[in-house]
Amino acid sequence: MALVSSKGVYALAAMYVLAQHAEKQALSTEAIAKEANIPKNYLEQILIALKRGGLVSSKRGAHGGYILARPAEKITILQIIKAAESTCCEELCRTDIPALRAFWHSIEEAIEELLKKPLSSLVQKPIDFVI
Amino acid sequence: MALVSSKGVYALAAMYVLAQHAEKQALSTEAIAKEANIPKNYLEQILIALKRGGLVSSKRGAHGGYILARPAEKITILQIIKAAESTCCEELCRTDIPALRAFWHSIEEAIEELLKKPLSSLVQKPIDFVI
DNA sequence: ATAAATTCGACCAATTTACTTGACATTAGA
DNA sequence: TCTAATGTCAAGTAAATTGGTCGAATTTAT
Repeated sequence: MALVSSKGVYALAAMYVLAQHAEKQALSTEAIAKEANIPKNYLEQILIALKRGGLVSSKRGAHGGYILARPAEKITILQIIKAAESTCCEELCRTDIPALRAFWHSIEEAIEELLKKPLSSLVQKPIDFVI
Repeated sequence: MALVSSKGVYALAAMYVLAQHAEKQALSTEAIAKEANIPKNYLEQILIALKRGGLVSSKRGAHGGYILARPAEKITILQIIKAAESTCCEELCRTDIPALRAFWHSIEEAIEELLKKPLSSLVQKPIDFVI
């Protein structure tokens, strides 16, 4: 009864780290791996998937790494999970009973709705003004 | 990115069939399997899990079978899935980033809330009075 | 040039999933 | 009492998925 595998969880963690970093400078796989506590070689695969999904862009070579492809406000958690998970959004309903197909479909939709929050909503905003 | 495995889906289908039958007479594994289109020997295991969860009761021997342990109104879909799935309600959050732990936890709770509907809400009520 | 870094593809072990098989226990009815 | 119908239980298994590792190629800053 898992909603996401480690890939999705790791992907969100990586994107979270990138969003917090939020500098012009790219962050290396190693730096992300260290900060999010993810096996580096595994994270590599996940970042490539996120790149294919258009969520991050990369810079190769020395001082290369990854940055968000667009502001965290314009990236949803659902997009991240969909990009990372291999078997994405498979059909829950392996039944031919109409009432159950309808039920599972409604559950799927409700969950997707839950995950449509922007990445930025997770990131702790720095407090700009302290009175 | 699956929420439930076939076990959960099959379990709900089986319970749905039992709820529709809703007679005093027990329904055999074979009859349920045929109606819900589930491999009989596999369904057997699922029914035992549901029995262990206290959701159905069984009668052995000739003309034996299964019946709901209590009215469909008093059985939730969440209970059915929890009883059927082996790795039930595992933790989503394999991360040590507090913001993400909180997020995954909130998702878990929201999904459980979605699944707390009674089994009876799926069953097509017979129309008692047709004018 | 060379060192740092991504990219890509192949490979692998452990686990889970979705079943099947077979032996046994129980019960109704002839 | 016999037998057919049925639930119970424990193994076994093939395929898919998960969660990685490894190594070589490629790109780029310095």
